[in-house]
Amino acid sequence: MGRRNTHTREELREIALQAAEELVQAQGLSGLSARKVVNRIGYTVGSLYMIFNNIDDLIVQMNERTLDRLYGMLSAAVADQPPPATAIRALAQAYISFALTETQCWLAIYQHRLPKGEAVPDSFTEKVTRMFELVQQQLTLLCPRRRPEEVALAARALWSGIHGVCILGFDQKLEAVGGRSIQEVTEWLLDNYLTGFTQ
Amino acid sequence: MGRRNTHTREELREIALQAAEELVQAQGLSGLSARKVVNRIGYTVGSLYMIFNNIDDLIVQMNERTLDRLYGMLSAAVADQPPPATAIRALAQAYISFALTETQCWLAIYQHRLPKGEAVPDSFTEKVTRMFELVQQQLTLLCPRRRPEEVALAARALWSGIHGVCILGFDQKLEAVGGRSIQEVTEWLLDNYLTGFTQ
DNA sequence: ACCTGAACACCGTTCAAGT
DNA sequence: ACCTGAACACCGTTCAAGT
Repeated sequence: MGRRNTHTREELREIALQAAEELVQAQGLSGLSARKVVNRIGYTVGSLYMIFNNIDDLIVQMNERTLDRLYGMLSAAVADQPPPATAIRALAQAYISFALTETQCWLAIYQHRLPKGEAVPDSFTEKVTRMFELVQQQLTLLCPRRRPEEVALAARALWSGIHGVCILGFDQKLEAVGGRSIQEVTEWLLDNYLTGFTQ
Repeated sequence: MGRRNTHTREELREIALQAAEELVQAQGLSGLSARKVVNRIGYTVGSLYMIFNNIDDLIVQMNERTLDRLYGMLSAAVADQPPPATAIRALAQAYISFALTETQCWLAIYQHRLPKGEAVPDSFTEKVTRMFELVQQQLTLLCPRRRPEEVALAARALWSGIHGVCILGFDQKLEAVGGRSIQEVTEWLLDNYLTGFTQ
């Protein structure tokens, strides 16, 4: 056995991450395993450790790809430079829309937890920051005279709020009594928050 | 072997759930396993299935106990019937305070996902609803003339927002750049949202 | 009736051995 | 250098066998 060389390291990484995404989208993060991934791409389990340090490393890299796709959606939503109040709503709706279409991959970002003491790589943090700045930019345009720290705080509160609506909206355990859609709840949160903020 | 009868069924359930909570608080939900639980209480793994249908059942029952403690904290925070605007802030701070002191048990409520197709028992849903109504009550007092559906929507948006701040605040992966505390971000969200809502 | 412990099908990870 | 597959220490779950 050994030595097939049908794929380069980079190709192997690519097809492994693709297989992982398919598994997660079909069965959720808990349906992912090293053995299932290699089974899907025609390798044996040992070969996965040529490419990834461990299964957490694979998941983090998969999540970074999800963040890339999410960032693409968000930046496309404000590419035509609408007025900031419109842009903020467009960002929120794009976030929801991504969560609705790529639910399991989106959930995996928040479900996955590194072992205690381990931190996510810098590349991951940068992708989060980049996404966050998209919101901050629009809030700065909306209120150009506010202090940057205030805008940063406002962006964090707002984005956390939208995320909270999404995450609870998808959690059937916590599905509130009234059957309002995630979009409606988000619109409501945004309207009241922005009214308060811009006042 | 067999037949020790040192504990009643109910006692066994109690010490198993206690052991589970200790394990989760020490090592997080992923540090929980059936074998670790029984090891801690001096039984063997098979005996766990006399009491619980499976490990998910055990986790759901553990989470219900966490919801009970959380409800206790929240209702205590508004027991002296402060004015509604104060009460809402007190509820938010009590939620944060619970998340800060019982972080791992609180997180377990949201981390745990039943296998596809399975639903949480009614007793669980009731505990969530009961907690939710605490917020709704205060919003009703704050705006007695609004329609009930509007208040329900407002409560859901608000509570989702507060939860979002908490959950992202604890996720070091997404820890925003500016080092604001969860309390500060929540206060900010609340202030702006309530300003918009009561206007 | 209660409880054990072996058995089964999984898991992540390592590593000697093969090409 | 690349890849395998057995090995190890874990998992959840079942169930015949013991008291």
